[in-house]
Amino acid sequence: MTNESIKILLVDDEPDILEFMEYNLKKEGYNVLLAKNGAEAVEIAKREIPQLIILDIMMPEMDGIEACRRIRETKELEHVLIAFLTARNEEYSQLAGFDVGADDYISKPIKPRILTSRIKALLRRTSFNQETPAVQIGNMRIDRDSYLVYKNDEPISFPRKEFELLSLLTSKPGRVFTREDILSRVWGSEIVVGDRTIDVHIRKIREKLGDDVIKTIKGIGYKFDI
Amino acid sequence: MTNESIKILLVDDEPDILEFMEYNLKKEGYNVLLAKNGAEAVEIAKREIPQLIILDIMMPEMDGIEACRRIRETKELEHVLIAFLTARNEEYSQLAGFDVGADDYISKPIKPRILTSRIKALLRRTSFNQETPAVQIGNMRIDRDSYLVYKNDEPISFPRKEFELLSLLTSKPGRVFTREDILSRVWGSEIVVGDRTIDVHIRKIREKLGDDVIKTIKGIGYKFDI
DNA sequence: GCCAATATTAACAAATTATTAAGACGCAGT
DNA sequence: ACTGCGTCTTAATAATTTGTTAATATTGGC
Repeated sequence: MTNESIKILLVDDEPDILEFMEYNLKKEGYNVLLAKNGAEAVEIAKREIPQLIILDIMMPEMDGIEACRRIRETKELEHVLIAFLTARNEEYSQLAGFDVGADDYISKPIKPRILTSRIKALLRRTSFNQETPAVQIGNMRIDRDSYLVYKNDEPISFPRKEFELLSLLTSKPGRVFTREDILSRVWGSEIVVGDRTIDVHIRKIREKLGDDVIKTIKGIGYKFDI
Repeated sequence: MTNESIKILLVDDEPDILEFMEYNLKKEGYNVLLAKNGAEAVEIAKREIPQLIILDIMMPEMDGIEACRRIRETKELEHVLIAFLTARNEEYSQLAGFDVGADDYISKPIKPRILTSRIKALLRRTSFNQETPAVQIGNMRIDRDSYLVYKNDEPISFPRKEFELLSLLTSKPGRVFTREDILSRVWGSEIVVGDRTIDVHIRKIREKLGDDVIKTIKGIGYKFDI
């Protein structure tokens, strides 16, 4: 079988990783395209319509999640396979990834054989119908598919960061997430924003859901609690 | 500070790089160990069992790959996190590094913020998902995940220092902690506060939980006892 | 009863978070 | 490319909580 006609778009800000994956996929005969950030990825994807896009989650400019959203918004790319690259054990990334319509995730460190077999399995797959179940907590429901939160069946829309922050906090109700947890999971380990940014997002969520859903543990962080 | 107990072993033959990383990690409160080649690294690692080892790939004597292999062969170090330092164009080093069991790589040039946030992300992988089980003592339960203490199922919130102090005392019920123990473990060895500060915190805890949970051993310290 | 150690209280200082508004940025539609 | 819109971030300031100290009272062992 020949893979020549199968286009795979690789997206990562680390040239080393890009090169490494490119090498291994070309060896398998795939038609490999490269992008070094989310914006470029979206652009190339629209032009080339690849079968599969492998996206690093953590990237400057536009991260993988956002890029994925943009890609999914494009009609021609609605059913393109998208796999995320994540660091080992970063379950939240996986979660967020699936939220925006990822089909699979591949965890770093990447090993050649695993990479190729994973890709083959993905390409073999015909239907993609894994709906992320909506999460129900108290009188609110968080629907990861539509990026909507319902409070008493009333839909409230959240911008991306707010949604991801709320999503993180509600992933383990009652548990305190430190500012560091929040920063690295919502913003990524390499993107550095000030601490006040978190406060502001918390405030916006509180404005929409009420002051009492998110509790402040001074000196530690925040937690979602019903 | 909580990072004090986290040992990080830095391995590089370039004294400048070593010093640079040491400076940045010490600033974060980590317990930093240094080695200038692979052989030394293996030796120190076996003795100190650090949580994380950052290895330069290119080194005289014994290179990073070989050192990594030796480290992984040691049972006690099997699950230690290992990150490689790579230069931009060492594209194959990744492959080799991951094959011998590396967890991540950090590419040069090293930027302080990226270094530290990367390290935090790495360390979180091992520590995040293991939930600290709540401790039950008598009619009270101490839940580190939610920063709450329950007395007869009734939640009582504690500010950080009080919580940490109570947490320390309850870590070994019945055992007496000297004022020195308390100071160094709750306040850290560098920050110096007066002895009365401890008394005040003890008092605040007693106000919330009742006078009898913490006993004073005059001239020695305090103990938690039901 | 004496004395050093601890308790207690309230006032002060430091640290952390809340709030608000303004600017930056990207995107969509024109 | 221009404009308008929504989102994200920051800066500045206010509000609040937490931590520390100092001063005074009390305790418990000798």
